[in-house]
Amino acid sequence: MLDIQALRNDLAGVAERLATRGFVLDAARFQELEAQRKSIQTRTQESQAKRNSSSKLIGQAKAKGEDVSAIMAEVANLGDELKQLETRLSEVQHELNAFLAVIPNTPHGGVPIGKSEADNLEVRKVGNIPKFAFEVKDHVSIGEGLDGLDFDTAAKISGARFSLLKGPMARLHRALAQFMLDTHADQHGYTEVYVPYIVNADSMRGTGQLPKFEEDLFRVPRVMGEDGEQNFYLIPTAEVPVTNIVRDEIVPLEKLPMKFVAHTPCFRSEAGSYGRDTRGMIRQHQFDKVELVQIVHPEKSYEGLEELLGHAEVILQKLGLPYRVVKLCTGDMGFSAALTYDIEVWLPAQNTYREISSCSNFEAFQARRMQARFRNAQGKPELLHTLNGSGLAVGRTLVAVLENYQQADGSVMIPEVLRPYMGGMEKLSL
RNA sequence: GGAGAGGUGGCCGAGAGGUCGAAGGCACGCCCCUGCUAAGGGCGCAUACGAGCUUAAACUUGUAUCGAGGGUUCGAAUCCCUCCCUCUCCGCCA
Repeated sequence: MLDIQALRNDLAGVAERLATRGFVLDAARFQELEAQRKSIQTRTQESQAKRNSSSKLIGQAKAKGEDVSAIMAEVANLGDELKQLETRLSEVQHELNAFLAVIPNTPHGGVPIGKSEADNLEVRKVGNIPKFAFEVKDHVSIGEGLDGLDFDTAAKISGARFSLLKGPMARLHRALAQFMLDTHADQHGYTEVYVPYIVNADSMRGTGQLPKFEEDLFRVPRVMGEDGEQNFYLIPTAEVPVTNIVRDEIVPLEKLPMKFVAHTPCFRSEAGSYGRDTRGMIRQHQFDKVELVQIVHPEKSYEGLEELLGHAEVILQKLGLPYRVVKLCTGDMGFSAALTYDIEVWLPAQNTYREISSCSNFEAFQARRMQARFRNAQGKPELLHTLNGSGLAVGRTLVAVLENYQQADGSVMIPEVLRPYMGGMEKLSL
């Protein structure tokens, strides 16, 4: 959520910044709602003040045993008018909140202006693209050839966009997650957390998935009391449960920064991408991801983002996978982000780089929604900044390992750092 | 699934229709005292949104907020209804 003060003070400026990411702010609507809110709120408060002071008089008079009927009569009519005003006020406030809840974050000044992926800025390329003396296969052919990937059975069990891993392939998938988790926890100073995979709507609102992107989520309906229906949701990323650790909290200054790493499955309905990446495990309804989250002091958030990005890169470097880092342009950034770096890994079969991590600074956007604060040096609560990034998407990392380490005979070499997790195995073969 | 007990400020915890934004304690901040430390004393200390004043802050003032939403009442933390959450015991269960 944006700071409503920013909208009040500099509506045109905010609108301009939002326009760079393709969001048209209905400024007139905002002004109208604000004007309504202001006038109704003033009148309501005047009316409430009158009621309160009269009621106080009644209390005092009664305590002295005086006659009270005169004042009672005076206050009698206040009720209806006040109730109406209060109702109107809460309506307007709800409209205003709904209006604010769907406005994306304003991009940081360093974000390149652009419309799409094509306008992203390449920051650096790392590693050497492997050369193959034979015709490269994609991960599906490699995996099926090794009897490790089985999409047909997954489709029978569940449907499209699910995968089934078997034998050493399943173990390699687990090895990757373990390796990532260990690296971040032991070498990068993150606290490992195990979190719920099903969360409530408040948490989804906190990180910005709701109210705008419900169609991307898997909803778990629950029937509550009489009129009560309250949904749970499967997490689309560990960002949601992990960042919400600090929702409605006031963190002591000395506890900052907080760094968490979690390995979770992620569930996405992938509504709106029906035709894309239908083959293989690039785009699934269920995939595993190791996620890094930092909860930081506002002045440290960009420093933190560079650090976090570096931590994610280490994984690729240790795995010996070539990648590049791109800074997303305004038009390609997610709803809540102020600045995002994507890490893209080289996939030989696609002859291109594909996203394997996304590292963002949300500044106070999520913190404001979550009321996640810390106590500053003056002792006053202040909004935190939140950051997160994949470190990394496990399924896509497996794809990258299979494709980059494939051999002419259909086998796949196992990167050194993973071998301890594979019982010393050096290669996947039939 | 059955039975019970609770949800109050950063934390603990009183309050049971009026003068309660809420006693007391802890934590925190400033000050005093003290050779150091410990102990002691004084003062301050919720958040949000308005209005006034202001370049701004500070300040003054109004309103709201005692799990959430509704209701009763001139007036609700306190009474009624619905819901959510937490805890304890029994059952079941990995």
